[in-house]
Amino acid sequence: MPKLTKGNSMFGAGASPGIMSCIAGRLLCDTFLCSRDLLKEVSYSLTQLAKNQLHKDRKEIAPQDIPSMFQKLESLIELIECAQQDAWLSLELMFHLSVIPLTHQLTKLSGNLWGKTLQGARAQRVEYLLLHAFHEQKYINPDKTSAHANEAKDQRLPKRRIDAGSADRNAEEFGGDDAKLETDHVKGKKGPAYAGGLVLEPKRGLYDKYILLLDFNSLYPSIIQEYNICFTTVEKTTDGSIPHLPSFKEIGVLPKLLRDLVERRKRVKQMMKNAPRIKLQQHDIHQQALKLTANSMYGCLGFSNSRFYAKPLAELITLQGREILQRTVDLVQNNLNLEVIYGDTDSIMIHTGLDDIEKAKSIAVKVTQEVNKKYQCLVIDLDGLYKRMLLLKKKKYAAIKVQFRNDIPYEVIERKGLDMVRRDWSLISKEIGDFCLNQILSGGSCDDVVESIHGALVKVREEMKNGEIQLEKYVITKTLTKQPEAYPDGKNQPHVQVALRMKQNGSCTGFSPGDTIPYVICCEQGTSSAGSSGMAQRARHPDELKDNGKWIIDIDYYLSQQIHPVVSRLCASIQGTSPERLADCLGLDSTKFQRRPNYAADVDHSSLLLGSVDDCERYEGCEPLVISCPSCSSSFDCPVVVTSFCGSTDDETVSPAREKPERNFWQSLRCPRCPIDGDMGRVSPAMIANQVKRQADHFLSLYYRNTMTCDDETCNYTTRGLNLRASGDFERGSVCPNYPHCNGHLLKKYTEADLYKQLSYFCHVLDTEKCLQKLNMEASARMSLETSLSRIRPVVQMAASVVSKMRDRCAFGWINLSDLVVAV
DNA sequence: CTGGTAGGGGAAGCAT
DNA sequence: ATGCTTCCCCTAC
Repeated sequence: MPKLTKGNSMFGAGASPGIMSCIAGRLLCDTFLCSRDLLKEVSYSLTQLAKNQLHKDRKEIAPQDIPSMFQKLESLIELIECAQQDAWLSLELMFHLSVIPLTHQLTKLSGNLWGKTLQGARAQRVEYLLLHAFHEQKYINPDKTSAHANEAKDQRLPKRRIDAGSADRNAEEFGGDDAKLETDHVKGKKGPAYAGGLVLEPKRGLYDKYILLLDFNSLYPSIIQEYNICFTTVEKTTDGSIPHLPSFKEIGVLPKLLRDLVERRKRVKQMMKNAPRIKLQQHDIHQQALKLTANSMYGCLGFSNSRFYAKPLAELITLQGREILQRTVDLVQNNLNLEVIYGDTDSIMIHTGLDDIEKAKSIAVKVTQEVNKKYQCLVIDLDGLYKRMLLLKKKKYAAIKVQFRNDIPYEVIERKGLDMVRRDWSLISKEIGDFCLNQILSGGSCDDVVESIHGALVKVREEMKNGEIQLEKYVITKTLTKQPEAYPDGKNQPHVQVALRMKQNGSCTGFSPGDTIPYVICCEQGTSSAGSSGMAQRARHPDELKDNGKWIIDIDYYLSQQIHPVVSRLCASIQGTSPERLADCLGLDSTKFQRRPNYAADVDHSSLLLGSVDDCERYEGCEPLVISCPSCSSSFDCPVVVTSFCGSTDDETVSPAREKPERNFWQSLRCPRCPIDGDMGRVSPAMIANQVKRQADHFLSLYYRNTMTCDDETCNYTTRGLNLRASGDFERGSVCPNYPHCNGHLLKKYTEADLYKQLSYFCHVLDTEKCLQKLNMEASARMSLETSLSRIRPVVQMAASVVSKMRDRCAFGWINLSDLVVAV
């Protein structure tokens, strides 16, 4: 008799070989596994799936109640009906997900076993696809080697750095890599084997002008075709370095395969346009299958256990991907003068600064045309128009997306990576987060938004304290990735603790990798929020609370660890509130949330050090920013951006300067001394950035030269300091070495304050953002100024960021040094 | 045995 | 106490 135990549900079918042998010749469709593959849900229990996917209720029966249900006829019939309903629900789910037609298509494309496709073996599908393709071309296919052999092959070659960007790393890093590799091997865990996609540093903040989301259609398959990347075309390297792009003219097997898939998909999509309704879904599934197959090829090249494992090819593909994205960013910023605020692997987001959706669209058309000119296969496309967007971090943002149905626009909120899209946060923190996000994106005034968020926090705290929140809202869900017993530090993991205890006290038969465990964080009744033990020890299954009064929800944990961080992150770039203030609303000790000084962050040092004095006074003694013309090589003082666009605010004070032709520089972006027509005297963003950088470097070196001069005017003694900040006394000025002939003290000729002031002045000249916060003006004038500034922003962005980085780096260094002095 | 890498963020343990 | 590293989980692409 075969062993009919449940199989490892993390992989393969939910059935052991024993069960499989009992159903030999039949296909097994495990709707649990299919759902996990095809859907994104917090929980994959039949109850949840039935509710969310089929909109049907399922009656749950606890395992321990089943024996008693056999005792009475009515309850036995109820049990039978429930079992029957479960079977129907599973079947309905299968049809709902179109599992059979989809896996059928996938199998037909790849030529593998349907049963395997149903098990989700994606690597095997690609393997068979390639086996057939190469066999057809009379190639001898590679033998299947073990993962171990593949990894060993990797290790014989010198290991490359993960970041392929710069090769200038020291030997220590290589050693570190190897050590890491060793531990990975022992633990059976793999770190990344090669570098992947490029993620741009986001320009964080809340945007309320249209943002364009452009992305390359299936980037990696397109790269393979664009550059003819294949086993048959790419020259192998012997030193483990990334191979060069092939110059081979004849199309490789991989690119041809992909081209066929793409063309077939195009044909199917064409057929869909005038297909009868009954055929429509069939075509759609066919089309999906073609896309899925094309997209999964790259992954298998990088999969170390694949028969067609080819790390060099995978590396080459991702390298091209990074370069393509970077080239696109450069083109958009430097040639099209648009501001790129973020990008991830195959996409860029462009801040248009426009309120007009049609104009924004026309920019998108222009950009896509320019980018697409450069490639044969690669196509960039407009993927989204965002009316407003909150950009928090890499891979974390939300936006109001404008979509069209029959040319009628409607808005949907898109949320990526934020806490509320993750299953490992409690429903209550997701709800609060959603509320805050909606407020932030509502377009209401800053005051209103902040007020409503504060109000909501106060309210939810009240409700929690009064026990008005349902238990379900506190539930956090996490997935087991190993057997619960297999965790080395299981005692620190709440979901592991819960799983182990549930198995121990017999509430269930046990858990497997892949199971999702719900839990709530509790504290013992009576012991207040002390948090005496680790939080993993205080995790309980929700059912454990229902019939046991000993453990109650740890409200303080939820306020401080679930709600506060979520809201606090969302509000990071919202003015008028702060983590402390938010903590206050939640009744937490706000001193614990005080932002520790982080001088590298966006603190405005100029106002810290110099107070709020008028700009004229503040930058007194600073050298002007000089721009020299590329054509006539004359130079002129660069005017302050913001004053160029709001002449009305301080007309009188600057009226003499207004006569100067340079005043118009930012409007025209041309040398004021060159002829007005023609291409003479045009100044590009890169040129501005270079010139600013050079001048900033000049002041930096002036500072580092550390010239000391005697404060006695008659002495004129000048020397160079021995080192920077040698001592506190030296700092304040030591006695002139010319003593006793002179009674003066040595002073620094160019102090850090001077340098700081100078760099801040450059920042001020190029500033298009902070100035808006400081100005008090009426709405209409403000709007026109904002428009002007957002137009000029892409032009000065590069220069501004260069100089502000220099300034912040300096400030960072000084503060560290002065801390050191105090400590000694 | 059962595609990839990049990256954020929680929690604990460790060295300082 | 505090920064750093490690593990874990989940997500974006």
